Amino acid sequence: MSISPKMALLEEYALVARALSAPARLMLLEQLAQNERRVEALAEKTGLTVANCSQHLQQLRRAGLVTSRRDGKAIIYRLTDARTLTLLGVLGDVAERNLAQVEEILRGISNGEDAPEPINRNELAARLSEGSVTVLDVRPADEFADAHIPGALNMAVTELGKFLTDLDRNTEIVAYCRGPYCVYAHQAVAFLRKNGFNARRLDGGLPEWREDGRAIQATS
Amino acid sequence: MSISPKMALLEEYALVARALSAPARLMLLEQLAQNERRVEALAEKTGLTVANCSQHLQQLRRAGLVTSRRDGKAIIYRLTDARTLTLLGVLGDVAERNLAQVEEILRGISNGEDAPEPINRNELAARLSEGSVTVLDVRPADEFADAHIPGALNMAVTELGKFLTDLDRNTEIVAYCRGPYCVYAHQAVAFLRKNGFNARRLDGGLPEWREDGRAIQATS
DNA sequence: CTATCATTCAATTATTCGATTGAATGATGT
DNA sequence: ACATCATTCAATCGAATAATTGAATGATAG
Repeated sequence: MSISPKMALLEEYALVARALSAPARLMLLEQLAQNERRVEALAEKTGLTVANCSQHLQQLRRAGLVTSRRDGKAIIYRLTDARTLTLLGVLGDVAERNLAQVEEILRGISNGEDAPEPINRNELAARLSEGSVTVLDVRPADEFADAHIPGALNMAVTELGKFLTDLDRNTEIVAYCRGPYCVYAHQAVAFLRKNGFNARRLDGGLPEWREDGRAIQATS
Repeated sequence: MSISPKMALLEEYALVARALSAPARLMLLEQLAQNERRVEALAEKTGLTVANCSQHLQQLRRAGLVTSRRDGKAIIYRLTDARTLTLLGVLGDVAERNLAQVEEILRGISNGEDAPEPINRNELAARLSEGSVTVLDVRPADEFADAHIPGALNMAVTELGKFLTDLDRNTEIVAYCRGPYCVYAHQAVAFLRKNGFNARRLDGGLPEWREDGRAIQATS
């Protein structure tokens, strides 16, 4: 209690940053950006044990990044507000632009091919309304069911090969996934281009699209 | 090398966050937001030993947040780009709005009085051009000399009491300091208001003002 | 009121991080 | 070419953190 207010403040800011400093917690936040979820579901999605998952979630809560409520027997966690999403986005932005390692990893996913620039969300919205584009949601089916861009097709990236014949080669394809930390869209675009499709990524994933205030769709 | 690209990417993002997770490094970044500096100067400003300071700086560099160059015998560090500043701002934003602790600390600085809303930079620029406001830079003199808002008076917050008689009681005072992590402006406003002045904080400090593309001034 | 079950707590271990010290580096400027 | 000096490296210690296990909690549903 006798430390200066200046140091006390810095400790608080550092606490928020520390909450973001473990890959496991970034995974959790990525999941929560898709949709609110219960602890058990998060544990399953991320491959963590339930107890470990719970501890990470509490660190995120202490940092003010997520909040929780009870629903029946389950505790449902969700992102506190849009600021959490903004913070994740800016963090990713810094990492992507300033760390050579990140570029290298992404190039590895594309097998060394240069991927085209991603399309931004405004442009996609315009193209969607004129029907000149195929939108591909490459997340797992359950996340697609929770919420997706209206009119999108769902083909989990792991099973993309099976559905290639369903895709129109003459229409540009825009693939999206969970957001800036997710590699699914990168992988999908690389795979599609190798197979002769004209494919690009969307800049941002479903959370960012929703945060823009655009309509989303759920499978009832 | 055999880990998945997904985990590799998350590790990189976590690395950036971890760089922000120590109060000492946040202090360093706050200093570097004022101006580029050599290691020795940073050590002195932050109270760290030179060796310790150097190590923290290297962590920041690994995270891509700062870069360095040589100038004569000295190594000069600076923020990599404006994204670092953005990241710091958003981090502070999340902490300020979601952590009750932070509010409490800030209230402590204001002695429980409610501080008025800060003025935003656009508004200050307008008020400045019509001369209807006194702008007060409450940072130490050396930082003021490096760069300050044109027309600002410099009164380090620690010595504000000595200069009260120099201030016009009939003009609104706007105080600013290093930025969102700095408590000087909070302290100055609390002190001035207790002494009957009409004072407010500026939203953001000198780095944010400069980043807006506005003119700054240096003491030659 | 009680049994159930999702979640959290507590305790342990292995790992990582931060500060400190003193020595080493290496580009500069003479 | 050499001496200088700001910076970095290396090694150490103490503290903090992450994952794991099993037990405890506590609100709900019957």
